[in-house]
Amino acid sequence: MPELPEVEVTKRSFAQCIQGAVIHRIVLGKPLRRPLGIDDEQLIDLRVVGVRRRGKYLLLDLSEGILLIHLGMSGSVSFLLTAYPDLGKHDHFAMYTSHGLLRLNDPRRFGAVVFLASEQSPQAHQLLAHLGVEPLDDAFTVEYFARELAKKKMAVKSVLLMGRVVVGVGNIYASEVLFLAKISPWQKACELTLPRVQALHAAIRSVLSRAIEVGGSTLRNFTDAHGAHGRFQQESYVYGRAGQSCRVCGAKIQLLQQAQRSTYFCSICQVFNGS
DNA sequence: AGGTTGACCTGTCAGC
DNA sequence: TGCTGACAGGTCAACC
Repeated sequence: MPELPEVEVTKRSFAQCIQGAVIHRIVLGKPLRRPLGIDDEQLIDLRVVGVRRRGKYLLLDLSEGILLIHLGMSGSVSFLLTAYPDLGKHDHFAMYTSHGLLRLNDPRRFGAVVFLASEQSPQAHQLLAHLGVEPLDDAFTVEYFARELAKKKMAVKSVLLMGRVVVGVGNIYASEVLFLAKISPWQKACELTLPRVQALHAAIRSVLSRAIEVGGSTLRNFTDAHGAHGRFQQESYVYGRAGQSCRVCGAKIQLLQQAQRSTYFCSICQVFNGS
């Protein structure tokens, strides 16, 4: 679930609460797919000086180093003021601080919590260096987007999911933005005309902004750090609506596998380099 | 080198 | 009710 909007919503929901907090204790649950990369004792007494987001990563700036959190497929972060609540079966990382408890709940354990000595460390380089531009930053221009798409022979949906051109668009929002831009998911990226690139650029910005505004998408269990659900899925045009009527033309929304991922689309509204 | 595939885990749900 | 199999939002190493 967690794509850019969910990670951004999560960040906003606890960034203020944890600002300035001193780490008192770390409790690790089952191992996640990546090691923490530091003895957890070494985090104690470090201070959280800020929270940022890069793509789908949450970055906690510490007085020394950075704690990177990824929510994987099923992760959510919660921040509790309660002193010592019981940890659940799927709480695999818990950080008790002077301001409250930050914990990562992740049933499928595709998530990660990794300590980075700095943004220049080899580990940081491996995880962050290849990421594309932030879709809501000024650097994400139509010119840049058109130039990068022209280099890719893959289906445009795969390019979006790759995150090397633009970050943060996952499977839900890829389907949504392609619908809004009236582009077939199977259209080769390099063959998109400039008007289609412009439409896609605009769709990415508007869909992600809107999703952040309404608290992200809650398909199964996503909540922000205080347990609030997202509402974007209620507004979705195609994702999760296979067999239902297209909100624009009334045709049935299709569901097909593309590169082993579900792709929802309207075969009437979404065309190959249409006008 | 660019592009594709399978693996990583567990929960949920449909079908029998 | 209980079992089995298919499927799920993301990455990334290994392979064509």
